[in-house]
Amino acid sequence: MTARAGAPVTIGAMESSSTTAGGGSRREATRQKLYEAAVTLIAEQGFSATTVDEIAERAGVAKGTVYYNFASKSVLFEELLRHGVGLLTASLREAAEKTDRDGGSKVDALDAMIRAGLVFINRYPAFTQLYVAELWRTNRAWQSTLMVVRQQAVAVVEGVLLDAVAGGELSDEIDIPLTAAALVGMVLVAALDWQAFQPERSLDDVHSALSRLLQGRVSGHR
Amino acid sequence: MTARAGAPVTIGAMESSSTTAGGGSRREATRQKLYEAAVTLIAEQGFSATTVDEIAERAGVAKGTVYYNFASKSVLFEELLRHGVGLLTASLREAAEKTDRDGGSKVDALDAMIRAGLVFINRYPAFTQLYVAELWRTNRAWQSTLMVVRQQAVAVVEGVLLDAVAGGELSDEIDIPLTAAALVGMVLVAALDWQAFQPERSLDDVHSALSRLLQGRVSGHR
DNA sequence: GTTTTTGCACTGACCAGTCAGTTCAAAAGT
DNA sequence: ACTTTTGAACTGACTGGTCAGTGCAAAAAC
Repeated sequence: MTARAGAPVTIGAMESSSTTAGGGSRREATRQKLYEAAVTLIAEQGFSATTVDEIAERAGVAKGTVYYNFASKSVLFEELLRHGVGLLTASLREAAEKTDRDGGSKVDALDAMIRAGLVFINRYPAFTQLYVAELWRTNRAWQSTLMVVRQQAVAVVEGVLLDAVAGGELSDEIDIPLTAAALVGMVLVAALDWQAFQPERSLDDVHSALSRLLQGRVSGHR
Repeated sequence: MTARAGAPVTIGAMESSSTTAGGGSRREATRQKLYEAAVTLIAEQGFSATTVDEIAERAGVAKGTVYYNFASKSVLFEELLRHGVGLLTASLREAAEKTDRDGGSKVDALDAMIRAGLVFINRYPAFTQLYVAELWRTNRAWQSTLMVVRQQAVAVVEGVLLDAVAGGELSDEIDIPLTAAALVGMVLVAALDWQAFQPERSLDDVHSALSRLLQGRVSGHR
């Protein structure tokens, strides 16, 4: 039922250094299973509605093990958030850098980042869901964690926009923070809608619809 | 600051026929207070983390009153959702129609809808927050309510896009459902970010940043 | 022999929903 | 006029259940 990500790297993975290294590898594997169980359950039901017993059961471990590995339910969740956003920013940054290396323009880099965003959301839909659901909540324990982590992600987009303006590729009249937020939102919402309401569409379809918007080919002035 | 439409209509209000009218007016006033209390609490904490006692206390009524007026906590929430999205779609539709009446183009209508969306979010930030947080959750009791209600809102945008394509104003290569979702997402996320992270900006700032994206003045082909 | 996991019983707080009883304003009765 | 009755609206203490987190001895893994 759940989307099986073929890759060994999942939402909670650090690197899981294949073999070797005497380091506590068993523990890491357990944490891994817990992350995976938690991410889907919380995405479906929300944080409060998800019980620790459920998480343990889905992960196939005893409840005590959860508390052996994490100080509390919310600490488990916070670490999940931190790691997930880490993966996303890395992926965005890499897309931008690759475009640079290949001699693409900054707008090309933005386009590549849109694609990277879609790929990420496609691979970790549950994580994305949960991130969006929590991002604008006030009054929660992990608010500060989220702010930090959000800023990291948005900063990558802002950086490319800044370069593009500096290089004369984009008008210097654009409002960088707002435009960055709008772009991120465009990708986020389009992708979640894609997953939820028209999963039969291909990633390329979604990507080209968004590209068109970015490049002003929807209602661009002739 | 907030765009005062003059009307006493709030998130849960039907019409609350000022005075007179023999109709059960007290009851409506109570429901109203409950809606208002619930919307902020749930936006801040999420549905499951918000207790019925809290809602009752904030509304200044006894817990029993909540159950006298609503069958259950989730029914209260569902009615809240239905009403809020009703207000939003009405506001979008009106913006589009007014533009038509004033002889504006379809792209002008989209622009007007963006503004209407921003005004709505600015007036009911808590509702918007809560809507976004719940929209893509699966497995919840009110899933079906949400789907219906979402489709109503998106359909308004799709309708205008369709007209614009039919009238040759937009390329017929655009993917209407995806573009509509992307536009909605753009507004939603930009507005929530504005509220949460740079509330000092004016609505006009946000609007013009989004307009620029819509009209291809960010990276439009010369 | 040390680290990690298990299994399970237990606690204390919290919470959705219930229900017997209260309030009060308007309708009915006198 | 005035009293009485009615019933919708509201109250808040109570119940039955749930859940985060604990404690610990024994097993498994390394």
